[in-house]
Amino acid sequence: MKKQIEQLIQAALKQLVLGGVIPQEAMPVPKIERTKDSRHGDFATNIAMALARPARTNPRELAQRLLDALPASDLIERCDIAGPGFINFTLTATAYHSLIPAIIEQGHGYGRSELGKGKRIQVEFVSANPTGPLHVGHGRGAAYGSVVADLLQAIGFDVHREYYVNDAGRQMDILATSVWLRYLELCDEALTFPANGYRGDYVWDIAATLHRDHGEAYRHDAETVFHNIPADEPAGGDKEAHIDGLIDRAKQLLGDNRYRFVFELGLNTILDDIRDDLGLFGVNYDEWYSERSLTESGSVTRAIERLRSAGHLYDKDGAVWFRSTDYGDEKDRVVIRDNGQTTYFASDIAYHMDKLERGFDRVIDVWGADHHGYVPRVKAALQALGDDPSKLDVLLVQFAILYRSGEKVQMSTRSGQFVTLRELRKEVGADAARFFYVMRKCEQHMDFDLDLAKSQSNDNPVYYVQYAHARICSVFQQAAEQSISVEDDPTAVDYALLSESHEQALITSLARYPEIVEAAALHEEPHQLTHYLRDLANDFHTYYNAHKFLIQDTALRNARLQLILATRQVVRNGLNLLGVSAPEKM
RNA sequence: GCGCCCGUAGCUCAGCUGGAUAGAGUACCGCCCUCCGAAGGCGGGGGUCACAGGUUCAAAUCCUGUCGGGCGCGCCA
Repeated sequence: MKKQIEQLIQAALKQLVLGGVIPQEAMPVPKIERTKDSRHGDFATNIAMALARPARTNPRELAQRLLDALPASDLIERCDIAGPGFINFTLTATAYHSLIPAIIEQGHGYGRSELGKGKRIQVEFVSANPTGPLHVGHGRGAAYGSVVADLLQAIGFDVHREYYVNDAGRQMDILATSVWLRYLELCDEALTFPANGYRGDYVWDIAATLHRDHGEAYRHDAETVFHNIPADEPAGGDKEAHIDGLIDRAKQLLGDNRYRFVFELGLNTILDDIRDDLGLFGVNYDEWYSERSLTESGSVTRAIERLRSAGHLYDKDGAVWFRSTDYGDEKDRVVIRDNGQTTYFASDIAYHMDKLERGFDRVIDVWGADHHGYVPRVKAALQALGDDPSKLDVLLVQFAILYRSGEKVQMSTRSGQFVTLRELRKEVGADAARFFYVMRKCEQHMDFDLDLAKSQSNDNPVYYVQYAHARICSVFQQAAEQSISVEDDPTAVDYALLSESHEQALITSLARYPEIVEAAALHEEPHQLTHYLRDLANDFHTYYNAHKFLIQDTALRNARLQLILATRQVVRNGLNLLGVSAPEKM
């Protein structure tokens, strides 16, 4: 609808350019928007004001010339010039009425488009270290990333959803060692668990699996394990040196194969849990991409060699550095440590190089905002490799600050004191949690009130929207029970009967839906959709209270029933894009 | 100290990316089921858009500075 108006204005502008009224080079893309106030018609454009200066005329005069050049259309009831030079368009009633059968016929497809023209976009999100279960902090990235992906797909992009699995590196070694130490405790070895180890219950669970399946095959006595290990922090030592010593000891005592086994057991158990958890949260991936595979395939080495041959690397203090400051980073970064191991950053360079080599037109990374300092160096690396860094967009999601009983909840994976995503999902349900998470734009800090979310109260707007859907279903249920006939051909209905202001407001909202989906997708702002659905539900509930649908007048009844049928379709489509269910009963 | 994000009603947030009289939810107050689901509707009060300059026909929105809050500045991942 908006598109059609845009085309009309474009045609009029062309006329004026040909007539020499507007200089060719001043031609902007006409911007048209919905009016806030219905007294200003349905759509308005500021084009005359924007062009008044280059056209050396005043805005209202230019607006008039534009209207004179506007092609005739049966969409438009009338056009007015208002205020400093706005042009307001009022659409005809039939333009709106024809929308109702169109929505019903398009069904699931209403709101979808081919705007993306099949371009390939990769969306990588969550990618939490597999060192423990997902917590509520990850939930926001999960909900946000998956809805952004779904939105982009809805407007015609070919979307690839990916989870980057950090299955290499020191954190994973700490996990493996933590599991082993807990296992030794299950074997009745007396030991002091390291301050820097992972202390969550899930570590005990994995250790218990090892103990159950393999008895004491992995047992070594505690004295041997801790012999000559640097002191831990509580004992006045360094907790990092302590845990590193224990990792080395584990590898040495267990040997490569058995150490590997414990490591894999921990990794796979947790990864299965994460995959399961996300699936139940309505988040699914096309690919789980292993960091380790980058090393094993030689990609990391290849990326480093490419940087080296392009002259972006240098040696200092026994390490190899990437001169990222050449591309705006605040300091240079190590890619190979003095112990010969590549850094996490080196893997990430290889990973992003690999993403672009896979042929994506655009790559989106959804990161926690605490990683924002990392963005310049990744972009720098892409630039140094000769890739186009503008193909990469990093969307930073601010943390959700949790509140319980009015107080902030402190979270730490190490201490094991956190609220898991699973726990949240079980208590409030995936629907409410997802809707709640995407209600705010990603750069906004979010207060997540656990008591409120868990309370199943009406404060949560998801119920309000779902209720609108259930209510409409209920109307048709009533019609069936009372044997009231419902016209099943949406084109055989006289929509001109829908003359109430509530009806017009509702139809206008339905017409906005495709514009909302497009804007939400292009700006990566799912919250636009949640706000829209709230407004739409409000329009419906207001209508419901003001007028009755199951009435004697057959013609009016059928028109109203088709209208709420179209409304149900749009509510359903919108909730579907958010990954939220549209229940018929609640 | 430097960098990124944020500052709008008591609270939680929108504000269509520069437009017309700044809006919702919640909380508070008052109404509305003999009626398709009251998980609903209607009405009311509540604002120095943190502050100060600047840009222009037009600024909550863009620029600069100040103040306040969050986060980040490892040869961790």
